[in-house]
Amino acid sequence: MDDADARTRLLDAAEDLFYARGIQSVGMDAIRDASGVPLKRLYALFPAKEQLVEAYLERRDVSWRGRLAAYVESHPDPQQRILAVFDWLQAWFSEPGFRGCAWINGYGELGATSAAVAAQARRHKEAFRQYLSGLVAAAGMPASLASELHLLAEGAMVTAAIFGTPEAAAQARAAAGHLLAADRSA
Amino acid sequence: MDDADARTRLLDAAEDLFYARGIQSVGMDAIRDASGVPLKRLYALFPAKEQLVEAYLERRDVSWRGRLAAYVESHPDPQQRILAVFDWLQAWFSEPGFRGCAWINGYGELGATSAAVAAQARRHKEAFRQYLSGLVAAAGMPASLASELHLLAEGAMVTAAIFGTPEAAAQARAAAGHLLAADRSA
DNA sequence: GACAAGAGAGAACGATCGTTCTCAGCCGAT
DNA sequence: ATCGGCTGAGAACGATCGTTCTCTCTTGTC
Repeated sequence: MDDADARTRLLDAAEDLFYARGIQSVGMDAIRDASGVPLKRLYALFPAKEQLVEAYLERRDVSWRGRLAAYVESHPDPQQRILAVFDWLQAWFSEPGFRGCAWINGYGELGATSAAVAAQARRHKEAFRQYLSGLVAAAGMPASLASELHLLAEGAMVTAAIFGTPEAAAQARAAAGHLLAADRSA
Repeated sequence: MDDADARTRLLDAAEDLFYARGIQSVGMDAIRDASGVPLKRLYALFPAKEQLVEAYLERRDVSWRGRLAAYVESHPDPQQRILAVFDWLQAWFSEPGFRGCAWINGYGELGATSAAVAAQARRHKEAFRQYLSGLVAAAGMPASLASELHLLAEGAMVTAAIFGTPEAAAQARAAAGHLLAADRSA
């Protein structure tokens, strides 16, 4: 097992555990047990827990946005792409183990005490909003629509997490459809 | 200082500290220092931290929804009342020390490990949604609008918290206006 | 085969925190 | 005035956790 392997196994374990239980309630021993990487090696690769947390959020940001984009881009029509965002959310909310947005949860848990976590949440949400802006622009809709769609998506994530059901995605999709229609006729 | 006084001072301190720093990063010693109530008395009134947390969320639920309702009900027109919800959010987001929704943050921090906190979040959000349903019904709008407005409001809370600016409230208000217009013409 | 170097397993350390205990002082009752 | 019980201040306890250390075993080299 070389360093790259160990890194991957650590990040896999960190993602599973931090996402499922929250960051503060997962100890480094649990990361070691789940990854099979000894503490000494863990601390050689990530000199402190905060750096493991940052790496976890960074890697998840790339994969989360990548999976979203892959799904959305399988739809050719620009307006359908916008609605596809909410279809993808519904599929995500329906996955076993779904427990909300890692950045929203992380912000709630550590936003006040860890500037790094707060900054990661801001970056991730800004990137998501930018992505929506691109979809909106490609569909020839006014820029203000992007922020409104973004709020619907964030609201759906929070609501699906707290209620434990995916139905918020369909409601957000319906609302998005109304906003699209309203802006098209404007 | 009788028990009722001590209770109030403890809950005041708990609310200030838990909201500002998160629940897990506030120790019982900090509650004692901020409230002036000795640990012995604290534990006589709240036998464990979790019960103080529950009481904090419960009291805040009453006051949060009360303040919202008081503002909304100062508007006579049923449709204006719906939009007033978002005006109130904007004012709330602009308060110094605003750090998002206590239940969303609490869910992110403890939703996975404390069933009590998860249940409080569900109850609070359900009550908020019910309140919006009442406003929507009073305005003669279709029931599905309430869920959509709810998602906008939740999204605004999260976004305002993470970005640290209140502008999400105005965006949500604009989106709500579009949804009202769309449903009125339907 | 001997040995240096590194790695793994897990103990140990130091800090924090929820909770309980000690002890000195105070207050009301007799 | 005395005594019993309650209260407050803070020490103490026990558990947890991030981080480091120890010790043993392996492994590659001469």
